[in-house]
Amino acid sequence: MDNSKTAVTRNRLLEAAKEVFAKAGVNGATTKEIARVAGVNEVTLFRHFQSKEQLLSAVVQQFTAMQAEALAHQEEWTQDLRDDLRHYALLYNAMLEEHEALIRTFIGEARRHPEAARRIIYETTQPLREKLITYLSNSQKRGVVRQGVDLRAAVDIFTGMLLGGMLRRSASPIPLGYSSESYLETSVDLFVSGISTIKSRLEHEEAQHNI
Amino acid sequence: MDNSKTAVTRNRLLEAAKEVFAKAGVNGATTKEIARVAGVNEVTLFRHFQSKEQLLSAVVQQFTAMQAEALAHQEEWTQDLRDDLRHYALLYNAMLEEHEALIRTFIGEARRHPEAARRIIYETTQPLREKLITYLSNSQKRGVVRQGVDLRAAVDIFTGMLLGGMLRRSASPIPLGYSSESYLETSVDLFVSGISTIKSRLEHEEAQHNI
DNA sequence: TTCGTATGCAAGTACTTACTTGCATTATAA
DNA sequence: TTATAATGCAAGTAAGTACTTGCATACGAA
Repeated sequence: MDNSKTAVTRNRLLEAAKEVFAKAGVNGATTKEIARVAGVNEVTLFRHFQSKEQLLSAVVQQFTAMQAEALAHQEEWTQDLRDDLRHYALLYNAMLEEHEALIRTFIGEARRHPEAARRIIYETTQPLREKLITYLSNSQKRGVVRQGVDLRAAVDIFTGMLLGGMLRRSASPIPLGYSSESYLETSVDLFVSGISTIKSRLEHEEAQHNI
Repeated sequence: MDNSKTAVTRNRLLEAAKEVFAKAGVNGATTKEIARVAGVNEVTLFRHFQSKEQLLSAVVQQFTAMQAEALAHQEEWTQDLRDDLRHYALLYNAMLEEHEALIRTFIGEARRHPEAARRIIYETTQPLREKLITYLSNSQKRGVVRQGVDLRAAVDIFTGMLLGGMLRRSASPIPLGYSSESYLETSVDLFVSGISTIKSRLEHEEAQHNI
């Protein structure tokens, strides 16, 4: 009973809230509109969530759980640094673009809802983040990644590039002078070249030359 | 007459609006609060700006003008790629941190106010951006920056790293595993190493070794 | 001094918002 | 069938919101 009826309504409300918060922002979102999108009466919303604020934190909870789940299944490393990071970049960028509007809302609301911001930044990306750090650390031991680089910072720099690119791209319909693909490819290229040992950079350029 | 009296009040209103928009977001900001912060009557606000929306666009206008001005005076290139980019990074990062709250507001509002977003992204950074592209292009001719890199994308990637870092840092009071300084230094290091020719990377490492 | 302009103040308008109450209806489980 | 729980519906409350109007006051320029 807790399943079918109640849970369905609750999930519809959560989905609708996510959508309306993304479109209108936290302040701009109204419980009336959320209920309308969910296809339920506004009163029902308040029977499920005691306030708009609590609805927001439920949305955050569900979103972080979903994203952590979605990003957790990244296990296949080819041990080719460039390929692996490109794969990671594509995955991460797709996630950013899919949830662009909601991410914007949360960035804007971060100071007013620091706990929500913390959860979104950490709980969603932490597992994958740790894996990447371990991966780079191993690459360091293999002599592919150079010494003396703060790997924790490096990983966040990598994702920061992608986030920054998404924010610029989607903010305005103005030509940036490069394509979205070029931004991604250049991000991977610069990062890999920058973090590699000279030896492995030389090997890469040689391989490129032989093609 | 257009100067002293009216202009002073207008500027106080613009400053107050900037502050309140930054703190409360566009939707959360009330004309009553803006007037209070400015120290004028709410009616006076509407005598200067016909609507809250127009006040917002005036704030955007003033902000872009100020920032473009502040960032325009970057002329001294030492021709050492690393030093120059570090200098640029510090300048840009200081600007990001100073206006963190307002930047968050605008990022969150970008879809609802695309024209404002466009102006902030473009008009504030365009001049410096072009200068950096020219600079990197010259470095390319000098053999310091390698060929085959999309320089326009590269410049935005560089600023994207810094923006991403600021957004992560200030969103939450949680330890990231590295310091703000390390993030900046690693950003510069990775970018410079990544965009340099192998030759100039070798020279740099040699110089480091001799210290 | 006089005149025009900028501002303050009190009140009001029309609308929206989060949230509540009471009761009727439906569906489900025992 | 009957009791229980979830939902819909109509209405309402209390507070806030952007924005307006009318009038009084102060101040600077001519």
